[in-house]
Amino acid sequence: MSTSDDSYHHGDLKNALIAAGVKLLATEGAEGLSLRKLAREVGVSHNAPYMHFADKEAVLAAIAEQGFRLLGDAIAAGQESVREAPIEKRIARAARSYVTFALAHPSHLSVMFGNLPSSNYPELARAAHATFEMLIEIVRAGKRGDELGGYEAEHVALLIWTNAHGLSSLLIAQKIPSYALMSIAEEDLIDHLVHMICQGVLK
Amino acid sequence: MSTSDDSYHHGDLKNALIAAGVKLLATEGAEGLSLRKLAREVGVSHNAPYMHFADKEAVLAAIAEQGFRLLGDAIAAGQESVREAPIEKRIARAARSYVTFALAHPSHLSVMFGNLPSSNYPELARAAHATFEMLIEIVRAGKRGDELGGYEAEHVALLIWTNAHGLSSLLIAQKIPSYALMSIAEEDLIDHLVHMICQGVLK
DNA sequence: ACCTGAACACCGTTCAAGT
DNA sequence: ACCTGAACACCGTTCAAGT
Repeated sequence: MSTSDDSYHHGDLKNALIAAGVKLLATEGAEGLSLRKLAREVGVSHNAPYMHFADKEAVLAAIAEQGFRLLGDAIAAGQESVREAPIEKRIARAARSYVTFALAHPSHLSVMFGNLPSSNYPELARAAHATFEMLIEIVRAGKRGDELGGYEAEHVALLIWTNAHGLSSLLIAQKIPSYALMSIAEEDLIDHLVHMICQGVLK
Repeated sequence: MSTSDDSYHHGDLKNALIAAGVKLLATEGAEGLSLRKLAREVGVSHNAPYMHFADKEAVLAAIAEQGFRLLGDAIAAGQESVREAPIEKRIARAARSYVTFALAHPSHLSVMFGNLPSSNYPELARAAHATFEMLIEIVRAGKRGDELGGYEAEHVALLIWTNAHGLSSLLIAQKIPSYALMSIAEEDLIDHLVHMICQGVLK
């Protein structure tokens, strides 16, 4: 019987472990994620994971990779409703999708940007780059004429990325004092930052 | 004899543990930091730390707090050489000091912005806010007339912070594809971003 | 008050062994 | 090929005990 109960005994253990990891991150956070817990969760002995992964770090890399795919999906979904909007609106939506994803999955984000030597995990690097390339495409597609003020699309996209990612980190770590928010809701902060970037702080 | 060898037996163990933690972060990274290793390092039994800290998390909070003080010192030192420079130069220097500190102490940074519930550690929250306030002061002091384009100094400072922090995280995690750097050295990237912020991406 | 040693439950990883 | 059980060195934390 190839029921879903024991389907990982037929080659699905790898993905079952990744899925269990994503779930465990959401419920217990990054600290509580252990290989032994994952194995227990999918009903397998505590060293079965070593059949499919070199070590714990490799499992984390696979979970991080999955995170970049989910993040990419979230950004793409957000763009649906601003297809014909002006570039600032499209950029602002992409940045907002990023921050919303980060606030909804803080532990997953911390694994995605954690202490994994990216060079050892080419698939992870590729997934991260693919997310960045979505941002570049959004900037490039929205650019009509000289709207980017002479800047390269890659650099504008990087600027948006550093902002969305930095804001996400600071919000998750609760490092922004409440008086700096000045009655702006956390989810709306990113719109203000993107607007300042587009307008220019020094006029 | 109150030599430095056993000075922590007279009330200095707490600071000795923090110092050992900072050192261990630099040499072995955040993963390798264990309470038992810290105790061994300062020559004390593995549960002596519990005399001064509630648990491992509290030790990490103290190490993080120390990190914000060092970061503040680095930013202040960087400002010395741009005292009379125009505001963009002063802001760019502050952001560069931030990124330089981050790249020099990546593991310390990960503890500073790690999974510590800031609300449980008011001293840590205060240290983080003090760093942010330095940025606000730099923006406010450099502002002559309407140079900030009508934006609040708190918001401009937050924009600089999210950028410097986001770029630091992306660089440390090696998430920026090399083609996006376009032959710009890592340490110089922040200058480009700050310039774009000041000029405005959409003119 | 400050520190220690023994103990507990947990962890990542390895290895010999089973099918 | 895929999984298991026993074993090892490590960890955070607690507790009774020592000075």
